[in-house]
Amino acid sequence: MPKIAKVIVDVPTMQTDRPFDYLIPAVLSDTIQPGMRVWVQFGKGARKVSGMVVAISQHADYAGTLKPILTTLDYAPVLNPELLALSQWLAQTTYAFWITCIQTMLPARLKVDTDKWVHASATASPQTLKLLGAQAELALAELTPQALAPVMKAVQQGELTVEYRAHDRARVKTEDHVVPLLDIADYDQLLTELRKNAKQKAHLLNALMTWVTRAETPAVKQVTQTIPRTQLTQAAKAGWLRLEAREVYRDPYPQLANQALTTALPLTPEQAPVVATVGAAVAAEQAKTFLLEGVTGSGKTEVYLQIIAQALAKGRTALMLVPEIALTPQMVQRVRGRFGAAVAVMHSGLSEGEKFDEWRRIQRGEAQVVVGARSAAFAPLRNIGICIIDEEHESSYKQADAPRYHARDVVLHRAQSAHAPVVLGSATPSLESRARAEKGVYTLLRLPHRINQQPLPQVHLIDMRQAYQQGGRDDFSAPLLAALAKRVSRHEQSVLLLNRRGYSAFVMCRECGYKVMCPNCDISLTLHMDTHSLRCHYCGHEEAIPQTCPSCGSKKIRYYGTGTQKVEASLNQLLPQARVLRMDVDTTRRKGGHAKLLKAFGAHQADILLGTQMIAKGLDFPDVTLVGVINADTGLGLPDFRASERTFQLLTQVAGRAGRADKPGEVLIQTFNPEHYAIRFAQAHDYEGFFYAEMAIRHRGDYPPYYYTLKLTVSHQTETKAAKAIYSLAQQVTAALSPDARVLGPTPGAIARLKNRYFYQMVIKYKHEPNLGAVLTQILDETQSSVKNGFQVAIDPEPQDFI
DNA sequence: AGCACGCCGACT
DNA sequence: GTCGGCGTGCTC
Repeated sequence: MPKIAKVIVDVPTMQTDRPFDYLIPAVLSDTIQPGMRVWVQFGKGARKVSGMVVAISQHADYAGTLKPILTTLDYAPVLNPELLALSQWLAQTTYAFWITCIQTMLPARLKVDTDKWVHASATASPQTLKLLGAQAELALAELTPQALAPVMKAVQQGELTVEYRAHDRARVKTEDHVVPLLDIADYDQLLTELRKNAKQKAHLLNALMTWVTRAETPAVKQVTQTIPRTQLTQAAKAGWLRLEAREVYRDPYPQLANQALTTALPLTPEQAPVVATVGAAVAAEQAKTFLLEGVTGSGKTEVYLQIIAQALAKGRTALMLVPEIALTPQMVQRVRGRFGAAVAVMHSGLSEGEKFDEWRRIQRGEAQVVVGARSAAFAPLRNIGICIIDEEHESSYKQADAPRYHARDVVLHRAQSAHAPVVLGSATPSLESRARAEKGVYTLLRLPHRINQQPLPQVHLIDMRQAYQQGGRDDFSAPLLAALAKRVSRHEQSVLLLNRRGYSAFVMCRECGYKVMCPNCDISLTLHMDTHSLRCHYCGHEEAIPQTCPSCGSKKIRYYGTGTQKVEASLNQLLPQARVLRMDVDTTRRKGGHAKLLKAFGAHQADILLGTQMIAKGLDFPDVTLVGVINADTGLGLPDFRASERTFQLLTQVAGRAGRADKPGEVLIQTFNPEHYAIRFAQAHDYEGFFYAEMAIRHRGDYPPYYYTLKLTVSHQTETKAAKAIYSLAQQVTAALSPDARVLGPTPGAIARLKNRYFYQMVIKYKHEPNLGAVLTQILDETQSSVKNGFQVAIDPEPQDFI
């Protein structure tokens, strides 16, 4: 008979990052299960916290007296055994607290808020009672610091009692339904008894009779179109009917409800064997990983849908991850169009309530297909039969803050335990995945041609070192301008990619060289013309544009570099007849702004779509015949070993946007490095060529995929403290490493100061380090006490950026 | 995290 | 002599 619950409490610190034993009271002994949230007393005093039951056991590991579990916060587990195990694995592999991992996996609405209340004790003096005013109790969070002091004093003297309360935000949305209570004969009788002019009552009675015959219980929302709500309330009082609140799901895509389902498209000779191969693994329940390398327009999505259909046909479920930015309504429509109500969608654009409801639909087995961004990797699907990760190379699959997980690794881990195959799809796979395919760890599948045998667009490089002599203006070379003008006159559309938002990169004084910097970060401010202000892209600091140099007082303060706003302005000047739509973080900040802009462009409300990276991903407009890249090189200058890979991926992706329908496309890339291999291979649409060239470089530099990487960062308000700490940590780590490991740094972070904190970091490159995990855990343990002294230590396995 | 215990300065 | 400052250490 189980008695002891092992609980992970919601206190995210190193010292409490382990299960605590609690007694299960007799009343709960039948209901309590691992995966349920509970409410327990923790520590001295009245403190109560929420926690997660991770196991139930007969034996206590703790010799002292155990406290009982006070209540459960769930009727059923919110984490099934598979996800509970996953949460532990996640904590171990990302060096994050177990409770943090658990909360990451659950919808935000299931995070328990605790608040503290005080009420009077029996001994409370009249002065103390005055503190409470007319209320019987006070919420401490609502008190000002001045009001708090006397309250706390009264608490210490025992005149007020503190009470901790759990505040569950998991609200279920309900809709009222009409439930007829009588039978037809009764309603008929009532009808005859009505006064002649009681038209509305008569109407209601007739309606009730219809509902009884059809055994319907219609929603009040529907009924009130013809019957006023007051009639219903009166009828309920009279006992004619009952109003019943029924649980409903918040549907994030109401416009997609009840649409007709699409059927599978015929497969091309290239697609068919891919579907067959993966389908065989689905049928055999093999946890194999496939890397699907398919050029843009090769019909990867149709392949995914048909593979998912095979898993569903076997009674299993499917998980499909898509980068956040590609999760457009069109994309959702495509999947819901095929699988209808079986599809649940999870991404950051949904409201908390919508996320909670989609999560519950999955949890209850009502949705068998999940489409979502990074966090959908934790969808509570059972019996997973297939996992798909589209655009698997996307860095947005890696979470930047704790737990620093990579959705691809999470999915691979889950698929392993579910005996489900995984398809990693991309036109430009990450080097890591492609290298695994080379070694035979993954099975490589290829879709080298576009469907309908359309050719890939011609890509021309424009050498910007010569552009000025040849009549270029501002940021535009003559050929690019001419090509744009031609498209405008032909009523065809163009896409222009620029890798920096804002108006210009920085503001500098021509007299003394003074640059306007962010007061909180070591980075120059970016000019934004729309708001006439300077902004920091890291901390959000905003200030007015100076008229004179703050340093020397000169009026020769000028803008340098290029941003989307500036290009938009010069475009308006150079091609006044062209309608330009700008798309960057600034114009898409509002919810749905992204989709709105894309819709406007799709509806030909503009000739040119000008934007940052976000325009490169997953948009598909048949009338775009020209893609221009204004500055292909911005990424190449970065001191990051993935700079070439990123540039290649971005250029290949954006080039794939040109000419997808019957019109041939053209791509013009402006660059200062026309001989750079990343740009050359992108021009030739040659992923395989790029892969082998880049692998040689990675091999020479001992970089991934030949080595694993891990970044250790220390930050502090005082620069010398941060520096000293990282050097001592470096010593500690190096001592535990084998001679095969390489340590880069310690160095100051590329942005040495961010939000008024100084960052120092080191990167460890390694192949096999059995001691690394232990030494890192030890470091976290030791540095925990220094957190109070203002230190922050972060461990990032396989970081996405090194600067 | 948060709470209590514990050991040193300015007050009744 | 005590009230209270916040350093230290523990929480089933």
